[in-house]
Amino acid sequence: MTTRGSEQALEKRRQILDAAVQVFAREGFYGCRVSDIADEAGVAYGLVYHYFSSKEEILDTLFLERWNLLLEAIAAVDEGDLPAREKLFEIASFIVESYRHDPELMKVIIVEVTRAANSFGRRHLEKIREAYDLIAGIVAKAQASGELRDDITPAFAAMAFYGAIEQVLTGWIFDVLPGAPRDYDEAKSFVVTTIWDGLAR
Amino acid sequence: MTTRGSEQALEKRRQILDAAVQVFAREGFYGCRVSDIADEAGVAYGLVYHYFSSKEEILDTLFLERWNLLLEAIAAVDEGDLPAREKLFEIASFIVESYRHDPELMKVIIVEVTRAANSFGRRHLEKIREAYDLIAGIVAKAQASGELRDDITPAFAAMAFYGAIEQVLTGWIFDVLPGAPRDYDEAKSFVVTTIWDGLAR
Amino acid sequence: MTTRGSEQALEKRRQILDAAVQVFAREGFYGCRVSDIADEAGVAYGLVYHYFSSKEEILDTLFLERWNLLLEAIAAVDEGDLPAREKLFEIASFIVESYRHDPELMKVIIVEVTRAANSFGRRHLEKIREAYDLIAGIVAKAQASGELRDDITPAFAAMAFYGAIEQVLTGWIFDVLPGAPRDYDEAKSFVVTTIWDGLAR
Amino acid sequence: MTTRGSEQALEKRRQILDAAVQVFAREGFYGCRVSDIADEAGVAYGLVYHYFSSKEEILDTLFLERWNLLLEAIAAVDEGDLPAREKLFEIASFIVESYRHDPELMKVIIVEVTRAANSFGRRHLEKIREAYDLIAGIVAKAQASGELRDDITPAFAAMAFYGAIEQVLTGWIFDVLPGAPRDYDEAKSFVVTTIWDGLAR
DNA sequence: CATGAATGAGAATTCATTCAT
DNA sequence: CATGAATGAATTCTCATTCAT
Repeated sequence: MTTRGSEQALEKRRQILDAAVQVFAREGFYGCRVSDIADEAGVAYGLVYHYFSSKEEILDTLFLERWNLLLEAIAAVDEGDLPAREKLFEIASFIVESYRHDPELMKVIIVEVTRAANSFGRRHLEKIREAYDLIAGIVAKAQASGELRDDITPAFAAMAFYGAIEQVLTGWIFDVLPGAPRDYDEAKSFVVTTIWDGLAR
Repeated sequence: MTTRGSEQALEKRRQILDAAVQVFAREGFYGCRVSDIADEAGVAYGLVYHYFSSKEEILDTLFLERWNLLLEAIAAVDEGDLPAREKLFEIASFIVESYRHDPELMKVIIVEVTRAANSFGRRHLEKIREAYDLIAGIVAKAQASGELRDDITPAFAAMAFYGAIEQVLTGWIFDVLPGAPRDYDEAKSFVVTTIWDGLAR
Repeated sequence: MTTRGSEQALEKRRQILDAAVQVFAREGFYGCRVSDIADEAGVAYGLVYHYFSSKEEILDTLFLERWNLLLEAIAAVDEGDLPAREKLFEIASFIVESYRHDPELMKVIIVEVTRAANSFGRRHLEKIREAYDLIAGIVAKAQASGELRDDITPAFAAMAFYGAIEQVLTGWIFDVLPGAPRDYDEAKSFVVTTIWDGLAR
Repeated sequence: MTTRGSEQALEKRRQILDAAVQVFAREGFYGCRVSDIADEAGVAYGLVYHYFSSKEEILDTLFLERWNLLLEAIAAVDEGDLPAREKLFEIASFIVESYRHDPELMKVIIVEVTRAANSFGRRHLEKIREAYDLIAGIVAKAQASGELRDDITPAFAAMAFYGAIEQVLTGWIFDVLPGAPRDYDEAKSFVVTTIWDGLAR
């Protein structure tokens, strides 16, 4: 019974989180009301406060859930034995697949957190930086092993790499880049090719 | 006398715009009040509404002023006779110098407009896209002339290029990348080198 | 329990409407603040907006509630079998009794709606006109049956009749006519006598 | 020179008053801004405050200018030797002609002053009442001379008479009564006939 | 006289959050 | 757990009025 109740409770919590993704994606964090989230979730809005202490905590939760997966994925890749180029491909792939799997969520994370220097971005800066650092670490090791040129600092290289991917996602979000499924796969190679091999003939 | 009055009036308008940059950069568009802008500018509250019809119009004005300069700069570069690699360098240079010259303004533009898919980004989408398109045009011509490989679409290449720069700026904004003056110059080459030549040895 | 809660909720709504009558009557629609209504009703400021979307909607509600009663009353009289003179008396009676029963409300309706050509009057024109038309219909039928002279158009006659009553109410509102209870009853006959029989000996 | 300047000054003052009539008629006293009046008059809005100490004073001026004419007209009629019926006709005629001559002004006077119990109506109550009293005086004398029945108090009769006319004007203002020129003339007789002779056959 | 920039008090409205049921 | 009525602080925007030029 307790388990059952608890399961149901978790379902509602999940419903609210999922609804929040839709609403944040559609109206933005500042452009929506808590009651919009409750409406979207089909629950009374007092219930939102039963599960979360504030509107902000909902976004924090969404961000952390997803970003921790990203960090785990990058860490796993990092610890593997692949050549550096393929490591970067795996990371690009994970991010693109995250978008393919739940574009609204990635939109929220990029728009409301990752680039929001004055609010959530500032709050989660350490978490965000962890991702940059892991990527920079991969670059540094590849430079040490001679796979990559070493006249570009790992930190810059990591920013260029991550920025290129995030911008492609932004292109999809804003609908200025075609976002058909095969473009998702193409995008992975494109980004890695561009950064790794360069555009020059 | 009329001229004098008019000049003074424009000065106040400029004061308000400049103050808004500081306040938006410090507190974010949604995190600040119109009275903060008036206080920062040292003018009465109502004067803000004498010159601008809303808080939003202030940000719109700031964005358009700067973004039009960017578009003009890119267009000028595009029309010049430089090799494509140097054209991209000039563009990267313009953006980095914009940041060096007025980091708060660029922070506001990137954080509040360029990536704000739900509010100002949506509103200024066409303007933003113009920049992407101009860059994509440069890439396309370089592909046609054989300077660049042509297995990556110009649109993707443009996004990767622009995204890499914007992310470097984001790194400076968040203080996760060192932002000493010499890094600004380094950054220009780093980005172009990375995208053009690639990271591979 | 649900019923109880719902009943109580409606009570509060009614409290707010009743308070609004007092406040509008005392200070005028434009002369009062929403907080005056909340204070008068003894509820929190925000609750007013829980039940009504704006200050205007409160007045709209008050007007429509009462005016619909008037329309029903006139229609009922119209459908009855009384002689036309008595029909007009019943209508005059209903309006005067409405004033006797709730002078503040009638004051608000006349001052803020019925004669407010630029705001609520314009908005509720169709509703207001329905009353005029019903009265004109009664006049037209009396003319057809020979009870009334037919050299005055029903529309004019209806306006004269309604205007005479409204002006008497205005006299009470402004305190330029005595408003003791027996005057209320006198007024009914006076108006009908004046319009029906004329002042001439 | 002084005279010339003074004449020009009066012209501007008149321009502002005339503009105010248009604007008050169109948007209502509370619905317009002082700058709307200045725009309509084609003057800078500081000038409005050169000639009038406040927005309210403009309406007061408009009302008093016109209402004093009405009082003079009624007084003149009252002092004349016409039979009472014709005196009332002259008064109705004056009011209707006032509307014919400047419907916007009469609209403003009725809507914003005569029925505005909480603002201008209250302020000008004595002036307004003077008109009622003059009319009541005419009725009283006609009752004393046997021209009119005396079972209706002069005050009530005056209200019915004035109310009937004002309501006809309201019908024109709201466009619920036909307002073609010949209707204006008809209206004068209709009102007097209705009140004097009654509607009954 | 004329202008319109400058002022700032005032009011409507919003909405996150609480809490009684 | 669930509901949604109730609260009230926070903020935007308006606009009458002043005043330097």
